[in-house]
Amino acid sequence: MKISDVAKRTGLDAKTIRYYESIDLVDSPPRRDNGYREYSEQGVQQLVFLRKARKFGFSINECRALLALWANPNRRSTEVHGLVAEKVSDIDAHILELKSMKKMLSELLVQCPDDDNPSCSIISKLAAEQE
Amino acid sequence: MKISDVAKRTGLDAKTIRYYESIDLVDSPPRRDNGYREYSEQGVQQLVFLRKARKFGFSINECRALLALWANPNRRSTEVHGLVAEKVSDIDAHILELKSMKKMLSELLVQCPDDDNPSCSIISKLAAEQE
DNA sequence: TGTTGACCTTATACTTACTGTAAGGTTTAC
DNA sequence: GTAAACCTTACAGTAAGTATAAGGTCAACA
Repeated sequence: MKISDVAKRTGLDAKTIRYYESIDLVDSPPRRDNGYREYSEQGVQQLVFLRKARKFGFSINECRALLALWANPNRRSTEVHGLVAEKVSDIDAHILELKSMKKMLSELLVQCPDDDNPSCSIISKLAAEQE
Repeated sequence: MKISDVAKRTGLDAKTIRYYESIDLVDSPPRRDNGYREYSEQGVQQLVFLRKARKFGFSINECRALLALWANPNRRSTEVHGLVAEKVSDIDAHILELKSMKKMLSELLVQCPDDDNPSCSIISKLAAEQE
């Protein structure tokens, strides 16, 4: 299987696949005589796994840990559970931060006349030093 | 005013301030005889503005636009309003994405035994190709 | 006077997770 | 036969800083 086929199957860009290989996130596939990468089912599965883990919001390093757990028959499910629970709490914190930003900006929006005049409370608020 | 004082007043790191200068986001302050940067009140105000805008979630380039509007006495408040409204909708989209990730991960969490056995539905789900 | 420590300066490299570009070799389709 | 669509590598760029190195300056204290 050539890299473009793997890209289609996994939803990853071919460049991303080469990148994952370059940082040793996945095993280097063997090469054909012409130098092209030849992917095994197993290589594809690693990339499928990665695609999903990335979509779930795990960083490359977290993916590295997840891949290691996946490959380890002696893993303890609690380790996986722990990683995921931590990610959920990271996401929660991130959501809270975004909500706070949104709230502040929305408050500014209703105060801005939204017309052709230069007077704008948003700009004033950004320029204000206090608070 | 020296850079460390400006850092204290604005809440920005001195390195960040130099960085903003290096990308021409703020005016280069004049130098003392010894080469140290000497900040005017006006220079400090630009940085106060930036600190706030960054905290509100605006990117460096968006900050560039906001600074230009701030400096422009002929600005129309609707332009500012537009920028902010767009940012709010960006934040909304981001929140939705994070909520979706959180939901998926939370569903996985309740299915994972969280014990010492290797069996883990989270890993299985990540490895599954379909869906 | 000497020296220690806390500043200041620049330049360069590192971070994250890719993406873009250049320059070239190979395969496929017409 | 040749043009398009692949494949390869290597290098540069992105966002927004942060870290490090190597060195100059300044204020306080013995």
